[in-house]
Amino acid sequence: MKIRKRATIEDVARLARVSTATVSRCLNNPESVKSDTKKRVLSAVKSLEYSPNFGAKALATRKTNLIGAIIPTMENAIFANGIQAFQETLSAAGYTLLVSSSSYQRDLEEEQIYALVSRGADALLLIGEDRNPDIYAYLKQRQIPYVIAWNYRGGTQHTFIGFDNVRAAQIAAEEVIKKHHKNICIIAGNTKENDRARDRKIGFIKSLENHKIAVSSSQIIEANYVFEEAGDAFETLINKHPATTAILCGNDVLAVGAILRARKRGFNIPKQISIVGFGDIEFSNIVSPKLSTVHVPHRQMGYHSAQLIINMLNGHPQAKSLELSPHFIHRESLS
Amino acid sequence: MKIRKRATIEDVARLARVSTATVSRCLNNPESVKSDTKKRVLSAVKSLEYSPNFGAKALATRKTNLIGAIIPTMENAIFANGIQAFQETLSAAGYTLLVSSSSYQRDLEEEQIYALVSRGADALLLIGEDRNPDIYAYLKQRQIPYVIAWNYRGGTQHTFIGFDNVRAAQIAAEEVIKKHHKNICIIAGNTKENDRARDRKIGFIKSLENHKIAVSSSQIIEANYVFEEAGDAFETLINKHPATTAILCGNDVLAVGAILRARKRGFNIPKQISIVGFGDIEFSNIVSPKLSTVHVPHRQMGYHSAQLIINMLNGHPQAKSLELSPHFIHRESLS
DNA sequence: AAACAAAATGTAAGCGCTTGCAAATTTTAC
DNA sequence: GTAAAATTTGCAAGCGCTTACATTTTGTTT
Repeated sequence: MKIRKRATIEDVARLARVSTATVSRCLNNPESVKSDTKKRVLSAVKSLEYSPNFGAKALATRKTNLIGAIIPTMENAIFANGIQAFQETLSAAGYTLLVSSSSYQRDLEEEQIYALVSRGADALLLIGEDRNPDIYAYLKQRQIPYVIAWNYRGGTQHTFIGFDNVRAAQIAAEEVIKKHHKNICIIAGNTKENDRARDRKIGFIKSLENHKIAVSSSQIIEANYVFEEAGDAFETLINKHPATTAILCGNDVLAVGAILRARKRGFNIPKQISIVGFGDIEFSNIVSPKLSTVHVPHRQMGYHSAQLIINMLNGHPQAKSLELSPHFIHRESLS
Repeated sequence: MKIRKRATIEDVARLARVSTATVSRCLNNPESVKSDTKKRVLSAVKSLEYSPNFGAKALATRKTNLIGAIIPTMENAIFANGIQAFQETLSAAGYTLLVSSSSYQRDLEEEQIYALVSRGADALLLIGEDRNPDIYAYLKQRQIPYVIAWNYRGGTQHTFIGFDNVRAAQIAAEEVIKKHHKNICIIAGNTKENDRARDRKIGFIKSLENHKIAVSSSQIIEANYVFEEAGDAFETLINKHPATTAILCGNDVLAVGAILRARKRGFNIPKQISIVGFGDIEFSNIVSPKLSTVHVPHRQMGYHSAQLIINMLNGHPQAKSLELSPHFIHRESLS
């Protein structure tokens, strides 16, 4: 195992007694080369352990086949399945996933977008729509295709693969209302810089209003997606509004946080208080009582986002947004 | 917003009335250029919205600053925190993370390693040591630095950032033994192609033997990291060995799977049966009873792996493995 | 077997950056 | 003020690949 320099396309060409062009064609467009020269070239490739230089190829073709994704967090399962599916799909098509996480901070996300693009990303997966317009202008100017996932909105300039968060939240609210709850509180995600959290909150409120169920602002608390904060929100809510019989949560992390605290304080869920979540992530099934929640098509979003990006990159610009539909899952925390 | 071609270094040079060399130096080695020409160049950069072409830079410097990581799965939280820390650390140092997941399949992992390297990764993060020797030969020949995380083994050729899984498993076993359990079963992870699972199993058995506690092979079952499989394993074990009072699990997923099934079957955990896990991932705290488990330094592994890789890439070859120490966390599932 | 079309291969010009070395400029020393 | 040293800049040769175009080889038709 000599530590000799890596073989280049020229070494292969020399060994196979052809030009570099032919070697290149062998590798990228094999039908266009005669089968016995192809054989010669391929054996040279193998014997030299040749593999094309990434930078050179990127320079010559002006594409890297690197796809960037900026997700708010990898720490809990919210995006895990979606990203996994996204990666699998990309990988199968010869693309590689670059990831970065923004911790739900808009300025950080912005940095990461610039960073990923300047580090070679050919296209981007973005979560949610809320973003400084400069970024979209930048992406447009640089001609970087992007898909916005985990959200869907008709009639805008972007390409979405996701679901309508307002409507999805209404699904949850309607289920709660169906059970004749009248005193309902909301623990929403932090709506600052987060369109999904905002939309869900809007959806909750809308449904309650439609059914003439009063919600004062003191019945709504925003919290970050952290058990403790959700627990605190639960306590605050329940102290101020002891008559509460159901709580709508903008996210499963919030719901589980609320359940955990509720149990700690001796509440019986769902007998005394029903709690519903949003997202249907892994631990919804683990907590007890099991969480009744809105199931969101995680893997589908990942899969279709990848497919769409691949299409865009292949010059199919008929990139059509795709609206997927969430549905409610009845488990144990709502009665 | 014309869709004009991206500015190149030459455009900048022309506008700033300097050579491309100077522009390059301004960007990569600013101290070496006089401050007023620097000013001129930087303003040209800004006005042209110049940003260096990734491929060209990679070709000229023969580095991409891309770091690949192949992890068994993103679907549950086992690696989430570690990878998050890894990514944050890399990102802060100007590197970008490429990820890929292998679904715990050795051949798939192998493919991904080749793929990531040929797609430009300058270095690799690998989970565990078990791997075809060809791969290590390949990495050596290509001079790709790599770190093996989630495991630690002294005296081998590799660089590890992790912990000794045998010893870590013994920590758990000792805790169980301390509670005077005598009839103990084991649900190990699938040890095929997984050194961590194998080591933990070895550790469990070793401790039991040390304390003269018998474990027949029918008291040990292997299962994949899936709730259902763990649940089935639990039932099989408990049917064959009704006297069992404690179960050691090779992983939190297994432990939670066992708990869930145990509760379903009406067992009281830990009154009738104690269950301990391994890993201390997110949902250990959510399941009830809360899981007593071995805490593993997830974020530390991610952080130190990143630091080490960065060092290696900067030519500090005094890359020393680092052994971190897990510790037991008493919660509710062991008594 | 000649004439032409089609297929296969080669030539060489980029792609956009970095960097060793040389040249020019500025600073320092006397 | 001049010479030498130190600093700043420019020149140009790569880095390793792709691809338009030109050339050669092969196949087809008559």
